Amino acid sequence: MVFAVRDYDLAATLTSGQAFRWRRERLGDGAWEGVISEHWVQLTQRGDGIAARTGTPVTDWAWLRHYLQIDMDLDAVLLSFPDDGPMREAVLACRGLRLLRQEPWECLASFILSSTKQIVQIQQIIALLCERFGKPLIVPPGHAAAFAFPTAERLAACAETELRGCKMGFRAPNLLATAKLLTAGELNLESLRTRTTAEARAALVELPGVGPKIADCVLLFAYGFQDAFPVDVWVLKAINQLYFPKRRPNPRKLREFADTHFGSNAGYAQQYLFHYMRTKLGRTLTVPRQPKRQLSGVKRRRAK
DNA sequence: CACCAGGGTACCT
DNA sequence: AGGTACCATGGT
Repeated sequence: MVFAVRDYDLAATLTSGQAFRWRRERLGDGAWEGVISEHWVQLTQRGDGIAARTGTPVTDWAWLRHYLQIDMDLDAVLLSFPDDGPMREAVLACRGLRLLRQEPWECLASFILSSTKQIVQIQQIIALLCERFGKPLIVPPGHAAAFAFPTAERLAACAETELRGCKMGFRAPNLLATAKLLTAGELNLESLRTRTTAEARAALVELPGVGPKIADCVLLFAYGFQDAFPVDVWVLKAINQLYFPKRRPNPRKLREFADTHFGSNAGYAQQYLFHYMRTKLGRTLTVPRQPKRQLSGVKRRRAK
């Protein structure tokens, strides 16, 4: 199957810290392999769009069009961004970056595991979790084994030590407690689809290990609430350095700026700022930290 | 080694 | 209301 689409940078989209299960088959312009629901999926960037292949035969591809947001009008979104220097730079630098539309439970669980973790580590934790507690999937010969994301019911049945065994550390009790609440029916994730952004956010932050940032990630990446604007350390850095180079606003002012300045697709703008800062600017704009004063005559030891 | 990572929470003024 | 230590683990 080939989805005809332009301005879709698969590599940028799949590595931009919104989904954590995509791996390149080989270096360079190799295909991407991942899992969506109970499908093993291989995606390849082509000049005319995106080629897709699945582990089992598929006749109706609507679920994958939806996940990839093939029919989304990217130009309209980009035009809705504020016309300022930082956004122009980010859009130029991240041409073809998209937002996916993921499943709420996987997205929620993934971001509970994301707190103060680097993206590569989040990927590793989730891979372990899926290997150990996810349903094995049908994979074409010659490809690595693949597993569905474990259900909330399955994780709710885990012991905390089993989850800690997946290297998630202090996040284990949060994931476990949230899995148990959802399994018990305390919250129905599907019911949030028809709520307002504020209502859905209020429901999500009731869950253990879910604060404003993680809630906004789920609102944006799973439900498509375009006004959700996750502020993590990178976005904070981007806003401070690109918009407030002199005086940094306090958290309340910064939140107000985030919620008013970026327009109706603020969440999309946020993803451009995040990816731009993380991949293009990196540490080059970070303020050099004060070097620790050395005690006179004592050299810091380099060896460990 | 020192610092940091797509934070949240409990506990302090 | 607004700051801070702590949580566990691995990358850079």
